[in-house]
Amino acid sequence: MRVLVARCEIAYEGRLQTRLAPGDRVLLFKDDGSVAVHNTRGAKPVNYMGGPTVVEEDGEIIRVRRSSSGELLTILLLDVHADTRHALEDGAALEREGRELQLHALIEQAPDVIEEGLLVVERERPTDVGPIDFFCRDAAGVATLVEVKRVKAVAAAVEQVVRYREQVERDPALRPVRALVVAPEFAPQARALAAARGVECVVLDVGALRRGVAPELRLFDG
Amino acid sequence: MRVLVARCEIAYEGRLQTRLAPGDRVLLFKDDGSVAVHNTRGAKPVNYMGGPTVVEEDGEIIRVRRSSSGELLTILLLDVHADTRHALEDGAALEREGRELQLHALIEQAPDVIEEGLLVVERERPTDVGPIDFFCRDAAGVATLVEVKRVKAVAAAVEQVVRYREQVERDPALRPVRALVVAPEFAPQARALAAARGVECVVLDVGALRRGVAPELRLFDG
DNA sequence: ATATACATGTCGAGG
DNA sequence: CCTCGACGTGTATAT
Repeated sequence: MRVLVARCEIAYEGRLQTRLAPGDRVLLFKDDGSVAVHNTRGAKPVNYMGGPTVVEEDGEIIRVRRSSSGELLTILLLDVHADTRHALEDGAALEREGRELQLHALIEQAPDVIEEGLLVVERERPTDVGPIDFFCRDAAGVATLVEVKRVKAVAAAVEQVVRYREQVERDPALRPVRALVVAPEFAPQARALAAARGVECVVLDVGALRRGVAPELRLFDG
Repeated sequence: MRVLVARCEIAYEGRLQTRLAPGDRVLLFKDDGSVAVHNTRGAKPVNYMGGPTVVEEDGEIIRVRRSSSGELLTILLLDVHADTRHALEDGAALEREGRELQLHALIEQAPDVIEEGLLVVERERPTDVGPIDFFCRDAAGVATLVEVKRVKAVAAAVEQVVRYREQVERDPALRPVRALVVAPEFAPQARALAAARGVECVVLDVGALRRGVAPELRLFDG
């Protein structure tokens, strides 16, 4: 990895075009061809390009090309403060826990937190328009589709479950079909659309869910 | 800005939890409190935290806390390869061209690229279910809703414009109402849904659009 | 401050 | 390879 600290000016042409007027930045050139340009603020690079790339240095100009997409990052070096290379070894991958998949597992263990008497029949049930998170039967035996959002549900989530319902309703044997969106929070537009479409919104407190399941199933403590 | 090159082990706790086993990384500590951790691959940081933060160094352990959200990034330094600080000055902001907003501006200048005789009546017209990109009249005077996507249109875009149409159709004076999605590309599901809903798909070549407008409106040449 | 939609989104799974 | 939905999404904009 090359770590270049320099005053520079940058242009990007690709999916859009950007320009960055002269300023001091830290530029990382990775062995896989990726490039990241960090300015003095923010956690994310201000300019970047994913590998593989061809890096071409021509005096004070560095051109980074990604031939597959025709993107070009042009860096004009005005003043180099530091320029070092490091042989880095890192075989580790980032491990994530607490994602939607795990939330699904928790719900499957305790569907009652959504609604009393709810029974999970199938998980990730495939339809022509994509998979349904949960295909259930409610206490009265009515087919009930459940779409789960880990964060705030927006209108798109409601539309998603409506599409699923339309698909499922094509089978007369399954009708009527209820549709639920389960999320910790709902955007007002999501609520409005849900009301118009006959979709039910269920606010799910994840903390309550965690406490509701058996301790040995808890992946994290609260 | 502090640039630390080190073998380290990292844990993040916040909206979820992540762990990163030991490996060599480049860590950037910015003056605004932001932290970015780059591993050997990819353009984006593998771990990060936006400012403001409190950074606390305790021997070989660095803790980065964001009190507002209760997030914590813990870095265990195993071997420091380099540790430098740089006084950087950068007053520049990234200038972007080619965002959806600018695409709208271009369309407003030359609505004919969508359809001959189309007239833009209103832009960003608000409805209960969100704003319509363009409210138009076609050559025959029929109310025409236009939803623009800068990249490939998916089913959600079609559903969006269908919602708008439902809203607009509540006013009998405006009926009938056409609905268009304009994008450089359409996902098959988007086309299928559009056909089912009576929504028209218009493929828009951005290059043709640029050439269609007056040269002085072009910010970059092609 | 809240809500909404855009993003060079990026990323990974599944057909 | 393409299509799709999640993401520690982040970020800007309008209300």
